[in-house]
Order: sequence, then C-alpha cells, then structure tokens
Amino acid sequence: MKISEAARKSGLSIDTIRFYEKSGLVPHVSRGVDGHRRFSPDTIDWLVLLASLRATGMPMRAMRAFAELYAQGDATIRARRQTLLDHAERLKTMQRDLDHCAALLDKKLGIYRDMLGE
Amino acid sequence: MKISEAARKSGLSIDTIRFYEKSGLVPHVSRGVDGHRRFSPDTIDWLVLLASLRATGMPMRAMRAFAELYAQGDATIRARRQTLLDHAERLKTMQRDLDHCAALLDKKLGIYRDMLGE
DNA sequence: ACTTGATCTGGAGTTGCTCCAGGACGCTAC
DNA sequence: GTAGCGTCCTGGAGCAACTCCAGATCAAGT
Repeated sequence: MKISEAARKSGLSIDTIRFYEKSGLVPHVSRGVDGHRRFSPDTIDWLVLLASLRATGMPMRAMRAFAELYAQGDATIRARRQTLLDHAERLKTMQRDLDHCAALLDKKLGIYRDMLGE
Repeated sequence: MKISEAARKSGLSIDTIRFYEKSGLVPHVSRGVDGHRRFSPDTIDWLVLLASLRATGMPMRAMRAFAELYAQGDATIRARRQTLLDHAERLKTMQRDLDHCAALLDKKLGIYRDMLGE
C-alpha cells in the first residue's frame, strides 16, 4: 500500500514516515515502478509500533538501534526484548510523572477554588 | 536564593531556567548587586509547577500564556484555572497513550517469549 | 596574588519533526 | 490532446525546546 494509507493506519504523518525512513528507522521499504513507496503489512505493523514508542518518548537513537536489530532478523530477539523491557520501565516513570502532575494540578485547582470562593 | 539552588529545588536545569526567563515564562526575577538572579520562594513554586507542566508535555506557547496571566495578578484566576483544567484533560489522553503502549509492549514481549520458547 | 567556583551573556548545535517549492505521474473531463 | 486534479517525489528551510560552550566577571578562600 502507499504512503497515505500507511500514514492513516499508523497514525504517523506522511512527512514523519519519510523522515523515519531517511533516518534508518524503517528497513525494507520497496518502490513501485512509479518510484513511489510501497508498504507491506509487516512494515505497517512496524510503523504502528514506532508510533507508540514515539508517543511515549523513546528517543530516535533508541528507535534506530531497535530498527537495526529488527533488520538483522531473529538472532537479535533477545536484544530487542531487552529494548522493549527497558522502555516499559520508562513508561512506569512517565506514569509517576503524570500522577505527580495530576496531584499538583488538583492542589492548585483547590487553591483557585478557595480564592474564587466556590 | 541563587540559580543553582533554584535548579536543584525545581528539577529544571540552570540553562533551562535562564532560557525560560528569557522566553517570558518566569516573571519578576530580580537581580542582586552582583548582577546575579535571585529567586523568591514564590518563584521557586512557579518553577516547580513549570517543571511539572513541561514534564507532561505542555507546549511553551501555553506556558507563556499562563505566565502572562500569572503576572497580571488575581483578576486572571478563572483563566488560569481553565488552563490547568485543559492540561488535566491532556494528562488523561497521555495516560491512555501510556496504557496503550504498555499493552502493545506486552503483546510484543509475548511474541518474543514464544519465539524464544520460554 | 592566585586559584577556585559560581554566575553572567550571546550564540552555536541538537533533536525531532513540519512545511514548502518545484517537479513528475496518472486519471478524468472537456 | 490538453487542462486540471490528486498523489507522490526530493531537497532544503524553518521551528520548538532545549543544551552546550566560550569568554568574561567577581567574591571568597589559601
């Protein structure tokens, strides 16, 4: 399928997909006779995963390292698993940041409520 | 107190504090006779709030708007409350993103476990 | 007097996009 | 058959939010 559909299905923008490919985050993107990119279902899955990793703050360096492992095939599965485990740890930290911020907002909102006498 | 202590207490870096001040996010920073910045306890509180907002992805534009309201005093409390309520909504969205990513990671990790036969 | 440590300023560099100009196809419609 | 769409391409500029650095100042300790 073409890039617009890949963007729709992955939630990444067309520009971001091209940028990621250029940056080595998306291996094995072939071209049609028209010179346009063609995305396989596996590559779409990969883009979906990248979108999720990016939305949760994985740096591009780490995504590139992960992509290089992915491109090398099954021998790298342990390393890839470790990457995902590490990211899962980061998610927990972000979780705590969100909770902490939510608590602070509640506190501030309470102060505003008092000041407004409501 | 001075900038290094402000950095320690707020969790922002010294560079970020200077950058935020230059960008209009930190009103009313006075200077000592030595020309160095002096931070009041209120300003520290403000930096702590900024740090939390930034850690949870509030754009600088929004932080600047919020800072301008803050600088204008109590008449803007309703508007400021609205800003915080809006951000609390964003936190919920980020929460969902995190949960979604965690679920996806679990799924991928399950696949890896199967491939490794463990 | 001299080194150390903290601060200052202005500006360059980095990351991760995002947008745009200019150009090439292919399709429908006149 | 050519005019106008829509989608794609490339290379490069622009932007947000830092981050780092060079070069200068100045107070305090030895």
